[in-house]
Amino acid sequence: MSIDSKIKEVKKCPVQYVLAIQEAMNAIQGKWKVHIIASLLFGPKRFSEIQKSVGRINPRMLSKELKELELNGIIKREIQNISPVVIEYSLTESGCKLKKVLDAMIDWGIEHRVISLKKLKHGK
Amino acid sequence: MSIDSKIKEVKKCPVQYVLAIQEAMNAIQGKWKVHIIASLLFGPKRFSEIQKSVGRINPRMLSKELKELELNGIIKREIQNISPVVIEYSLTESGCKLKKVLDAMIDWGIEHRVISLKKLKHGK
DNA sequence: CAGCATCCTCACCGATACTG
DNA sequence: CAGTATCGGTGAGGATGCTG
Repeated sequence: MSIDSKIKEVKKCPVQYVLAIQEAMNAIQGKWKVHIIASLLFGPKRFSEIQKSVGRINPRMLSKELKELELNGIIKREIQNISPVVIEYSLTESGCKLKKVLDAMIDWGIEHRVISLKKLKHGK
Repeated sequence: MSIDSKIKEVKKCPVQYVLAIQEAMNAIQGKWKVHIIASLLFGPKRFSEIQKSVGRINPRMLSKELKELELNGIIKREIQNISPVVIEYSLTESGCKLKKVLDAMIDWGIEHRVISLKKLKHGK
């Protein structure tokens, strides 16, 4: 079965529907996952670079989140065999495709804020 | 400024980017929010109907999640003045628009699963 | 029917210090 | 640089029983 028809099928069944969503939720939930993914959308980075760009995350958390993202197939960890050794993190194919999800969330987030403000003004 | 240009602007700035995403994350995070929203996408429902359709959620949790969703402007709670009194929950305008986000997550979720399985087969 | 009150537990997360 | 080890707080969420 093609992916497209599979998608259509899932959208009809409430149970499958929620399961597929949770697959995506898993990928981005946790306090830092979105920050890390967003950071890597701007290009591959090393551990300390991510740490800087994310801000105020401690190494234990960063290490943990990176491991989970890697296990989930969102990012990949590569050891460059140049000297000195450099370890670089980057998004996988799946990881890159998450951008569509994040973009949909941004569109909604901004629209939602606008709608909420409008209702406040009108005293609703 | 129009919403569209506001969206374009936000997507350029990493900080704004993540903030807008978290606006959306807030709306759907929690163990039951997606279930509840998905349930209400099929039409307005009463407390006990939601409870049945979601399955195994206890009333305390359902009550709490519904309150949060209402406060966030995702659902509305309406008391029908017929006798006996009926209390009905339904999605707001913003709530309905969340469907786009959920659909994007489903698309990604299914594709991601397919990609992962392929890699397993090829022994990567 | 549509919730609220209470108690409890465990996973999430932070701070700090240490290592190859 | 790229992490690991240890300790400790807090809050999300479960179980159960009660109420207008």
